[in-house]
Amino acid sequence: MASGKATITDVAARAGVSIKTVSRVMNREPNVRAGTRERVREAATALGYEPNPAARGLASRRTFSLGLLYENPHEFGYTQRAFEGVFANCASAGYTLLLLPCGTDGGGASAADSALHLVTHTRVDGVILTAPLCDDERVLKVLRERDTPTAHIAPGKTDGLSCTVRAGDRAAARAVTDHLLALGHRRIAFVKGDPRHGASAERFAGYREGLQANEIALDATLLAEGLFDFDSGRRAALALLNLPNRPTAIFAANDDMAAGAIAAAHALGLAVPTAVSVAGFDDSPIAARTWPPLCTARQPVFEMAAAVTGDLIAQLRGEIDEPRHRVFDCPLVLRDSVAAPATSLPACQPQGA
Amino acid sequence: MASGKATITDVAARAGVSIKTVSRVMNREPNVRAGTRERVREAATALGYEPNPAARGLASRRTFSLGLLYENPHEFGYTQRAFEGVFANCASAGYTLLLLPCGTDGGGASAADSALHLVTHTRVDGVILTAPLCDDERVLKVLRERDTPTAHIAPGKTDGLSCTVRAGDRAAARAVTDHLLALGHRRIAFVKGDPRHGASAERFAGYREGLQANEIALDATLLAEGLFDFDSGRRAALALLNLPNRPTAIFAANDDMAAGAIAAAHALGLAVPTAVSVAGFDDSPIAARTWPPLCTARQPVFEMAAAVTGDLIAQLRGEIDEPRHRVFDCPLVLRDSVAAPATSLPACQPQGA
DNA sequence: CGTGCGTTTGATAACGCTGTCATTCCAAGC
DNA sequence: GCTTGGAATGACAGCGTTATCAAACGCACG
Repeated sequence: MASGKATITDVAARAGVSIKTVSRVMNREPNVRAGTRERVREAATALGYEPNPAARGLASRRTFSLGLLYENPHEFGYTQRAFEGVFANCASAGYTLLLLPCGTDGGGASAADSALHLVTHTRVDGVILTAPLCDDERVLKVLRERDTPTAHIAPGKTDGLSCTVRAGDRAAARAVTDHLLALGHRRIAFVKGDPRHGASAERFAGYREGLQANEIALDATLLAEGLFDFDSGRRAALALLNLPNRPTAIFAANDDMAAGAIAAAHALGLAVPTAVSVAGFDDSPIAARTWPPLCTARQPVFEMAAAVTGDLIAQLRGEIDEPRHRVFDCPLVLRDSVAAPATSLPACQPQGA
Repeated sequence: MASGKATITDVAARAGVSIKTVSRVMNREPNVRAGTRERVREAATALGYEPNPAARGLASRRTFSLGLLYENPHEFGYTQRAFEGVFANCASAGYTLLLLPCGTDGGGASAADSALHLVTHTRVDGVILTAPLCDDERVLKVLRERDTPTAHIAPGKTDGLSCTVRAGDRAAARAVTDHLLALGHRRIAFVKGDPRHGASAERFAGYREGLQANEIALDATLLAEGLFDFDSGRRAALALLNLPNRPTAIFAANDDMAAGAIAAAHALGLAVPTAVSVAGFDDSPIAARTWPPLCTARQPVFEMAAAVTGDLIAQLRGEIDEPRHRVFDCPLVLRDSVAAPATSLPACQPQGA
């Protein structure tokens, strides 16, 4: 009815109780008689009452909002999927989500500076950090100094205080490698990810484990450095595919680089997967949009983000004492960018994987 | 030094002035002697003072935060680029950005419901609406009822009250069409966009104008419906390319659909651009990741979002009376997915465009 | 030296809620 | 009936800022 004008006093008057009781009802506190609760609810609804967040924040020294700190990401899709997951849980828990992009491209200010500036200005109850910010010591220091609880998405290590969530990168990378090996590939190149991300080392470790288990020596000429972005993947693949004895498969540490590898193969006139197989990691939106579509490992980013947000909120509410550390499986997604190498099977273009 | 503990009273004591004077300095109000201002500034810095947003919000009835309302978008990249643009201007103006995704996929709650719920709970000073929400009457009604100023990104129409920004969709679509025509294409198919977006009709109009100017009759069999997403583009292109007399070029109303069209061509064994040219719209991240890369019109989303955010803030500050309406040019981006049709020129694969 | 007026500053009351603590209520126990 | 203790409720003081309005100041002028 009335829109946003009613105060707690109005509701109290209409329900015939004190403002404190209204406050109790609105905050779902115990020790309110059912009948009273009902009357207050009705009065609040009738007046269209919504608690004023500023007043509530001032009095309670809480903001009921979380900040999502992220660095301008290389990979499109990942960050946005994380947004959605975080938001989904914020909304249902009555929290508000603040976006805090940490520009590293802008002039001068580092991620830590941005983080500090943003957190001091906005006074969020907690901050969710995405990789690689959750491994940035300066960012962590700033947040610790201000006693801001944090949750980490895909950290390299844990600080023992924060809830974390990460993918089972090593096992999944191992599974991708095993899949390539099972198809008969022996010369499998690997394009590493941004070394600032903890996931990069894990995925590389999974690749190495796979080779090792099959008693294939690690060939340093088949390793390339990448930064998780399309262009670094493209360049790395160009170099690898121009090798005298080129690999029959390229495993890139994420999908955007794998998409770059596919583009590189196309540019060199090498058909995928006939002449060279390409595998990625993440199952980000780009994975379904390349030609052929990318074989990859699916990282459930939405679910991961939602889970760790829930954990952070539980921590803020004091519902859990110890920080939770979750690990999500990344199932293999078979798509047409990977096939048996040409030498062991005649080239054909499977349809439907 | 001290971290986030100091209040305005502490600063006032240290500077030897009243809290009101400190408030004046912090808010850049006039009528403060230069010397006084300096002393206050020093005291604030020394104490590491940051105004408490909740207290400020309670007293001033403003929140210094904006909400960005968006629908879970089909096209990856667009929304995120808009985020960055909006945020860039929020940060520099001292505003905080709240993310308000409007789930349409979740059970039941419509975009308008989400919008209402979010705006009442968060009390933002203003809301930025992205297409197609800025043309949703129910969303607009909710916001008008609560006197929440809005800014619109890529609206179909204006309500006369809100600042708007849009791309010169019609002219740019015309330019893309003209480019295809100049290369010798005569059978140019068009994949329409989501009809809820105002831009869809404009882009289609640009296409029609181009044909008309070249006295080419509109061929209804060459028109397909799409929803701005990859898969609808792929399906539309499959149908078009299976036509008895198939088009020599496909112009999709956005890049994601164009990427789908390229995938469709690949699936049918038709080389791009040799057998069929494909053009998109937006220059979103996907455009540089397809093979061959997409010829498109560049929509400067970041700049558009930043501009309209600045306008909204100016309006909130009372610096402008009339809402501003901006239109941004979308320059043609020439890439290898478009070439002359096979019948007029021998097929060749240009490198570098 | 007094007057007047614009500039600078401060005292104090909101802003709308929560936290603390006192008070009232009510059912059970003697 | 009277006590007792926990559940239910309320009075009131903040929370840290801005807004209002009055006071003090300082300078030009008569």
